[in-house]
Amino acid sequence: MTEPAESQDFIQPILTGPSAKLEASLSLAIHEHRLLPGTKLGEDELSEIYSVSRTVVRTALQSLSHSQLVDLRRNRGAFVAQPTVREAKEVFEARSLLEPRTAHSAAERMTDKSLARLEAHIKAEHEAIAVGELGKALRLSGQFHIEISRIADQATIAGFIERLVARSSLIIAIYWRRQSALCEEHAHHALVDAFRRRDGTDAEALMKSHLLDILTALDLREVSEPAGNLRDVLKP
Amino acid sequence: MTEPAESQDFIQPILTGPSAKLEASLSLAIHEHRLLPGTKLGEDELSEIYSVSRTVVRTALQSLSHSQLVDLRRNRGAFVAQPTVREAKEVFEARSLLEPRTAHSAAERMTDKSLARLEAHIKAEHEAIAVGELGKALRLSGQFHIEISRIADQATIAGFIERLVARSSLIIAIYWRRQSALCEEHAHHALVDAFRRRDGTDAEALMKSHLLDILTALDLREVSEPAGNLRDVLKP
DNA sequence: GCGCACAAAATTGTATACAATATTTAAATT
DNA sequence: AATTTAAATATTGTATACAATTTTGTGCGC
Repeated sequence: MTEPAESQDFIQPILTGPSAKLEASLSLAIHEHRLLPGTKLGEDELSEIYSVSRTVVRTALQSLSHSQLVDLRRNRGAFVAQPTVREAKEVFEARSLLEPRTAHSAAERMTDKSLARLEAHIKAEHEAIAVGELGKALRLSGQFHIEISRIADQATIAGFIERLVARSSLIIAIYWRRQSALCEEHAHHALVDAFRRRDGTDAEALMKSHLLDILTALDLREVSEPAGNLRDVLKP
Repeated sequence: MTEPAESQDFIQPILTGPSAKLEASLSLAIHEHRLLPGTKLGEDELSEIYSVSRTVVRTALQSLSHSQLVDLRRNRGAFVAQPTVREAKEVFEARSLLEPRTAHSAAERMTDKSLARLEAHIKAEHEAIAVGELGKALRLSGQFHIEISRIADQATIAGFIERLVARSSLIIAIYWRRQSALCEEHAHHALVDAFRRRDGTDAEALMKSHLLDILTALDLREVSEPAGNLRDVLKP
């Protein structure tokens, strides 16, 4: 199973070299929920696991911190971030503001090539689910959204959406309460149909309801404990 | 002349210690146009100027790179960023999308304390202009916008606005063509009046036209050369 | 058994040394 | 004199050593 080709990054990569590789590896693990919110990321430990010096680790962690995937706490170390309920609500509010209009733009700018890329995304997502790779499916699901923002070709807003999708991954790790896969299967198909028709108004409405659907699957009652903390409490 | 107190940062500071100080110092110099787009920021040079080790410089530069104030180019060094015309347009489009509605929210949430803070901002801005500190006035002008986003109390969007304002500072350094101060004096006053009345609709409309006013003062014809590059061309 | 003080160990923050790469200067060639 | 090549120098990337801070472990008194 190959993953769909991705269009060019709008957020210009800041790191290059080994620290960029480490950052990507950790980012992937976070997005696939292999590294859970609250997890401590010790410098020496990562240095040993990845056979790089602490310098490279520190650079990668700083970058992940800027992406808000990791919290750096001075003199205490780095931890996979744990968004609050308040922040979860804010993130989805911002997504609701940015993504529907971005979907509208994407529909207007859609090419056959971009459409094929989106379809490949959905295909890969379903395949991941079929073989039980739920983390991967989750990540691909988020990337589908990012791909749409790239098609819309407004780099500044696409950069924000990438950031929001990344943060959403953490939010979902903590607050997701539905048993089924992240994005309802039908929703991405319907979006691709609208894109095929170059129907911006339909795409916009579908994206809006899709995001609302995701939001309703999150348990954002103020009493909810982040899953990461709950694990800590219960461990022997 | 004291600067107005600022409300709490929504973008959680990632750096602490000497690297944070260096970052702040460089950021201030960039925002006040003392450091112009395209300027090379050599590690050893900064290390010497600020009496810190290269480690600290590198950390600060990486952080500035994440804030998009600085371009890090592998094996070549760090340079104050130079946004393109295309990016300038995107940034102002994003601001037009986010800031009017943020002004609306701010008006609804306005307190006397926040109002006083905004008024102090305007006062400080005028004082800076009066003594010829145009760079400082420019920075304060941008901070006025950031302060409004903070009052609106949506941290995720406020974080984006901070980023957009920072980027705008570079755009203005390159593309500004008006002789007068950045933000027309009347515009900030009118906004504060609307906030005093807690008139969200008015605030929203005023912010929208204010941003349009800024945009029209930028020379974003494709043939425009960034000012930084022009300097390089003309130097002996 | 619990709490406190202290020491030891672990971890993070920073400086410095070394390696890799780019830029500038000097020498050789045309 | 102009161009090419080689050498020297400067700068950036990374590893490692040292300093500072935090965490863990141990011993002692109550």
